[in-house]
Amino acid sequence: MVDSFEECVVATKRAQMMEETRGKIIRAARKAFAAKGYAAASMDDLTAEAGLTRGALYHNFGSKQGLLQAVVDQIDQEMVERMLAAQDQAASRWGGLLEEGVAYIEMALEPEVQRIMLLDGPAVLGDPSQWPNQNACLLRTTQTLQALIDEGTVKPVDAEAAARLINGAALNAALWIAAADDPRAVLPKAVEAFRQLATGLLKAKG
Amino acid sequence: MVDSFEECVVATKRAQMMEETRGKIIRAARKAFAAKGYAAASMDDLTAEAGLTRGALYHNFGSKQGLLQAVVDQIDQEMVERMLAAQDQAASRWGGLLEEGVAYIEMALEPEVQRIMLLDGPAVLGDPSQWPNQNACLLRTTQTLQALIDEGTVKPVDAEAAARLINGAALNAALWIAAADDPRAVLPKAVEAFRQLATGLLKAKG
DNA sequence: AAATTGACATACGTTTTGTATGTTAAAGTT
DNA sequence: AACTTTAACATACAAAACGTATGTCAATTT
Repeated sequence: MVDSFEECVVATKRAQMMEETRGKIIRAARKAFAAKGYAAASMDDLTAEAGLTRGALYHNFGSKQGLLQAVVDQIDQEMVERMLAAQDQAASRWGGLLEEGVAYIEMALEPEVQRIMLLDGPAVLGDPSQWPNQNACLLRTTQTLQALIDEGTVKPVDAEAAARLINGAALNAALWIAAADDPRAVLPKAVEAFRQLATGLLKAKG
Repeated sequence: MVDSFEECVVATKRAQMMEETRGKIIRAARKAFAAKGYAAASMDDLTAEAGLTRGALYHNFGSKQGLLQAVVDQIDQEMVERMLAAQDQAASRWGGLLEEGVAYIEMALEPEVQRIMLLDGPAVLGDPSQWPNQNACLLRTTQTLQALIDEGTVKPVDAEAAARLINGAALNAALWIAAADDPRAVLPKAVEAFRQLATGLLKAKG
């Protein structure tokens, strides 16, 4: 039981230490997973680079898969934040939806997102739309779309279905860009096609 | 050198035997990969179920990854054939494009396609759009789209970009359906949203 | 101050991949 | 037709990596 301020301060010391080691391992894992891929990344090398051993890893994350889950959660959170920022920056609600998709496409230029989120993550952890944060992101898109349907801007389709299709189009565009010889060159083409495709959901021609 | 009919017949015997064993291994691999996933599938168990040993595997495919490539190629070819059949069945060129996408979505209801083609394949072999058959499929879609652009049916966007977005939308719809509690229930919703979304590429409202 | 908890390291066993070597049947050669 | 050679596949071996079981020491509790 904690019954004084000093004891409380001391009591948090171990938790802070643990968070520190968790952070170090996750940081090393992000680098290793992005560089070598999940399967080829050795837990021994991973923890060694963080100045630790596999003992710390299994104590904190339970398994290799548990570590990947933690890494995915962290990156996913960063992605959601960036997408929300992009959405808020747009003038209209419809524009927000588009900017969100464009932001998603742009993020896939980063190897970490590419390898961990788009390739290894789904294979090891299963369908991305089942991940907690991805669900939150998709839910927001779905709600935005539903609002657009209610206000009459968008055709009366199933909001979730449309959200997933939009997401998928953006995702594939992202994969294409990341695998392209000159990613910067194909990015504008993908963004333009994305904007055009999305208008299919609009009620009236823009 | 082969200089008689009989020698020729005999000469093909070994090749036939080899094709037979290749087929047996690939068949077992399709089952195992679909059921357990690529990483968890043991090559020992795999070949044992085919009545062989790992020796045959490494002789014929070189590596575990080589076997997956062979499996992916086979399934990919089957998928392309089904997509072409769907396309040919449509009345208009635009309708063919849509039916192609719908066929793609429907195929993802099968666990083999889901697990091997959509989850493990990309993680192990890299971006699917780089696979030989996927390229052929995507190329056809791109060409169809280009023709639609030339005839004035579709907006003048980058044909390849549009093809990849369409493909991606269909792919994500497929993943959604496969992971859904009741796949048969969400299938029509996904198909309808896909048709609506695709109209964004059309010049005039349908 | 003794005891206990827990964060992390060390050591071990199991599994799996890939390779190196062996074996046998088929094909070519003389 | 017998010998040699090739090659498809099996067997045996080595290395790597994951997960677990155990050990250790600092930090907290009593």
